[in-house]
Amino acid sequence: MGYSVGQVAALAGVTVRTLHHYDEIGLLSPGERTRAGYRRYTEPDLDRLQRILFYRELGFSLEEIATILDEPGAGPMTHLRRQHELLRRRIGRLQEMVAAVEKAMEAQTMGISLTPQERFEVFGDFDPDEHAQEAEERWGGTDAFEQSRRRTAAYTKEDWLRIKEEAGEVVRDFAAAFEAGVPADDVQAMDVAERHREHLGRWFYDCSPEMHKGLGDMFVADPRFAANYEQVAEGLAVYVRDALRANAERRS
Amino acid sequence: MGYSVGQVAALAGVTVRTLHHYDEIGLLSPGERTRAGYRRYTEPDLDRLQRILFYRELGFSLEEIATILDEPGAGPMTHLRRQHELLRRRIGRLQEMVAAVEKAMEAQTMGISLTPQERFEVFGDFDPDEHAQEAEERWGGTDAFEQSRRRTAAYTKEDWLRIKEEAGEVVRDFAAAFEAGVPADDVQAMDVAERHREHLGRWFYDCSPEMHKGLGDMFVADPRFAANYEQVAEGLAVYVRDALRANAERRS
DNA sequence: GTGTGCCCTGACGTTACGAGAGGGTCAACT
DNA sequence: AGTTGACCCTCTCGTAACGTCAGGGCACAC
Repeated sequence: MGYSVGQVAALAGVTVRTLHHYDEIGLLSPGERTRAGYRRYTEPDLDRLQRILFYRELGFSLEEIATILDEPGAGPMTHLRRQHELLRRRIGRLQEMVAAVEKAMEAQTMGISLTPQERFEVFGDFDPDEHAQEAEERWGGTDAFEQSRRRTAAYTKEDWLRIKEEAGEVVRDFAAAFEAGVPADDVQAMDVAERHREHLGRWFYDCSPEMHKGLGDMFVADPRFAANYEQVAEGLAVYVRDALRANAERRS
Repeated sequence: MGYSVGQVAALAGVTVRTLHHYDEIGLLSPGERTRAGYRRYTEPDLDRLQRILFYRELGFSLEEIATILDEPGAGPMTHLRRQHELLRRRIGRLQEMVAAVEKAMEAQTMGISLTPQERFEVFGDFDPDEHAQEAEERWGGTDAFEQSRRRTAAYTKEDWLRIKEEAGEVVRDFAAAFEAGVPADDVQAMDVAERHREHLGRWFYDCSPEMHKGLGDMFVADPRFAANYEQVAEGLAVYVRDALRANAERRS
């Protein structure tokens, strides 16, 4: 019936203090306690611990790990796929470093000295990632942006595909309602708006109705976002904005 | 003439604060300062910083990095070779993790659940390393042992070969002196003893003359060490001990 | 001569634990 | 029944490697 802290610690190769810590911060609280207050870890707890250690070894902070693990709708397979992808990336990174070292060794034996830039090439280039940069300019350093950055850091290619698909669905539904002549403040349009808000919450950051409304305004004001909708149907950007506004009002 | 903190920070992809910190703890102090007190980093400083970042990314503590970098008689090539080896090891480790994830994925799709041991197999096995374990029993947790453990952690196979060769030379010289009938307290024997002490200091830990004397006593008292010398020549263990003693007295 | 940007030195905050202190719990041995 | 030893608990303090201001110089442009 469950494992004690000591047993789990030995099993997982961590200290008891670490488990206490994870309990303290709510990252991993044992499923049960004995009447004497002893921690009892269950099988699912071990599962979670294994994932924690995995992401930890890849350099994620405990806070990041918490958001990753508590991500809604992520089954075991999601994590395994993500882990696989992260490992592949990390290995790629190390192989770059190997190449850099080999280059340096050659330079050394040839008596050439590298320029400062060459020396640090292999560092610093932690993917500025188009998407992240765009976002930074836009919401620069806000709380939502921070949250988004942290969560998306762990997304794999497959995650992004799913996200794109989900987002595409929302746009299609907006377009369908728009072309069917459904008013933007109709419950049908507002429901799509709400789904959009949930989509953001699920994948990027918690989006309050007010924030969502502001986002809608930006969809119209910023040509880069507007184009996204306008290319589907002329006038769709304004329609979406109005739907988001109506939905925000409904939900407040 | 030199780089400012800001320039170096941008170049290496670290913050200014990090450079200040490295200066504070003496890990990387800029070669010069302007009359106004501004830090000026020279080319060798950049070199050192690059190495620091390298070992840091591989998970070494700054203290460990300091000892690695200030290791006597380690040229650029030594570091490059070491880095190459460390990277290869780390990649191997990650590949093990990939294999573990793939195994888990298979188990998942087959509906099998792994045992707790299986789940944590990939962790915990951070090489108990025969050598280190022996040492731990012997000097359990002493300062010297800690120092030794930290330094040897970064040694590559090639380092170990060099160490063995050096150690072998010392033993051969002891044996030669012993068989030539040179007294253990002769300056010739004491010089070999001193070389042995330096060898320890270079590769493992700072060994005071007193510690060295204690070590000599152990060479005789402990059959496992004694055998090391006795198999070369009968009576050599005692001879070595006496030489270490004589040398310790000479040097204090 | 007065911004504007970069630099300085403290000093305090944070994360992820390590290392005890002081004290219960529990199965075993006597 | 008592005691011993191996666990467990909570609480507090310490540490490493910085992040994050605060308060104040320096240097060059306009």
